[in-house]
Amino acid sequence: MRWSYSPEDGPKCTMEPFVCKKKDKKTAHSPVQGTKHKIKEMADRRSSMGSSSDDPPNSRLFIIGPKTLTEEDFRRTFQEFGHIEEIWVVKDRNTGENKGVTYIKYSKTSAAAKALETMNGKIIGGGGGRSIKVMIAASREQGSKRDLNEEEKIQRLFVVVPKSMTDSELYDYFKQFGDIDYASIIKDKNTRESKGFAYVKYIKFSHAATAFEQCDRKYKPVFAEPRKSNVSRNDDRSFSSTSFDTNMSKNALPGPPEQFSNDGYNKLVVIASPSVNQDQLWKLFDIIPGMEYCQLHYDGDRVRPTRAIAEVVYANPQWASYAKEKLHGFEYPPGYRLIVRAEYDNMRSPFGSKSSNTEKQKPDILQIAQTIAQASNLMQAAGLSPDLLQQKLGLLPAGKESTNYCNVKLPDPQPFANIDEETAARCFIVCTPSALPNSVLKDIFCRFGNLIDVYMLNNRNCGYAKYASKASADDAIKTLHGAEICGNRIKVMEAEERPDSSRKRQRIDVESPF
DNA sequence: CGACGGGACGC
DNA sequence: CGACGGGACGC
Repeated sequence: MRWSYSPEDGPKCTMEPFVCKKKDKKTAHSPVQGTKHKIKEMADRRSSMGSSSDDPPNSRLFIIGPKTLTEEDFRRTFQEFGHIEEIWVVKDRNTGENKGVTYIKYSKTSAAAKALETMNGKIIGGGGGRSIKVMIAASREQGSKRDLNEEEKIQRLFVVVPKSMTDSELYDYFKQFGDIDYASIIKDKNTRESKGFAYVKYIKFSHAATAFEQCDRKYKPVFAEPRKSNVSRNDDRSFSSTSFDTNMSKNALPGPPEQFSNDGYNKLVVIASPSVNQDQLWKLFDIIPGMEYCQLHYDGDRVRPTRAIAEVVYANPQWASYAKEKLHGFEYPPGYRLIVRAEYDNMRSPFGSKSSNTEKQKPDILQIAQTIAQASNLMQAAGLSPDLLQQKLGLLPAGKESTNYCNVKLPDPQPFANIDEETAARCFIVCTPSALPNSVLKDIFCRFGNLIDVYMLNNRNCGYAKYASKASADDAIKTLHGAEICGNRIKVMEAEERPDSSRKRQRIDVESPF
């Protein structure tokens, strides 16, 4: 079963008028100016494929019905759902006999959707009392063969989302268009970071169609291709504690390790619920870059261990410190907080010899047994809801802000801007020697409030942070410019305006003074 | 000095 | 049961 966000709070619809950029389909008209009357051209809009093409997608219906039905029968009953480009009642080429098959091409997908949902199975005048069957027409290339999971094709959208967007934010935005089955952001299997794409599946085709047409164009919606495997047998195969991903892309790591400083540590000791296994802990700590090693053993009885203890080693002290800050106290599994402390390989704790074993309460057996029982269910949820984790990673309690992965004092984490707010200001970011992962960028740049999105350009050490408030962007620049984060120096400046194609060609004076 | 992203779902 | 024609760029 795929994880999907389920809502817990009431509806908060913020319907914003969005800037409607024109679709850049291949049917684009040449920008001829001077046409005063472009009234009826919309009705005539035809690409070279004619109106039988599937543009926009899923806007053509395929109808099976009584052979007695005429084009007018269909027009009468189908025109109320939206503008019809063409009705074609298929007739035998030779005999001229009605074959009982009709295509209706709408201008809009949503019209086809409403027509389908309303008219499928209905009896219409002239049909002699027998009902019609209404489907979405397959493409001409595809012919008459139909997919097994056809509904996925018309209920599910594939969208581009900001890297900072979470599943719940995605859900909250897209629920304004209708009832959502699930809203799910695609994430890197190892790092759990958003890949910047998502699936949104609706209960009804018409709701998917509305979202497809009316959502902010920045989401670049398309109807998703159905998944390849039609048989989705969902065994919950238990995690194997020995199956590690050996192909983890360490090349995505930010930069070479800093010079190891003697008063740092790069090893952590983690105490966790005995229901945690090594694979799970590995994946959790591998969210923070630079993890090199994670070895877990159990304390106490082999059959009924009292706790799990792990050593986790990072490539450099900065990441180890970051991991400690972010994961100490984190509930994993829910109901059981991780204890993460530094292990000084070479003696010398900056805090002195603070053997604080006393305050780390050893939970009693009974408590643990209960925890295990609950955790077995919750664990999977925790493992499958990385966004929750990501949120927590960015939003740990303000009390623990020693932030020794960062050399400047940072404000507390702030909530992100609403996803549909306009960008008011952008920062240009340069990281040297190398880029920071997105989870860190989010954590750092959200602290000035009103952050819309932050990302690095592909395979480069520079990127942008978008804010919904100029003041927030200015604050970020003031605080972060020149700071060192996890061993990387960052520069944060006001971004220059993007070379915008919509802008009128700038006339640059190239005239030579000579 | 560096400058404008990104497209497919664990099996 | 039930899957693909006809038209072909102006007042």
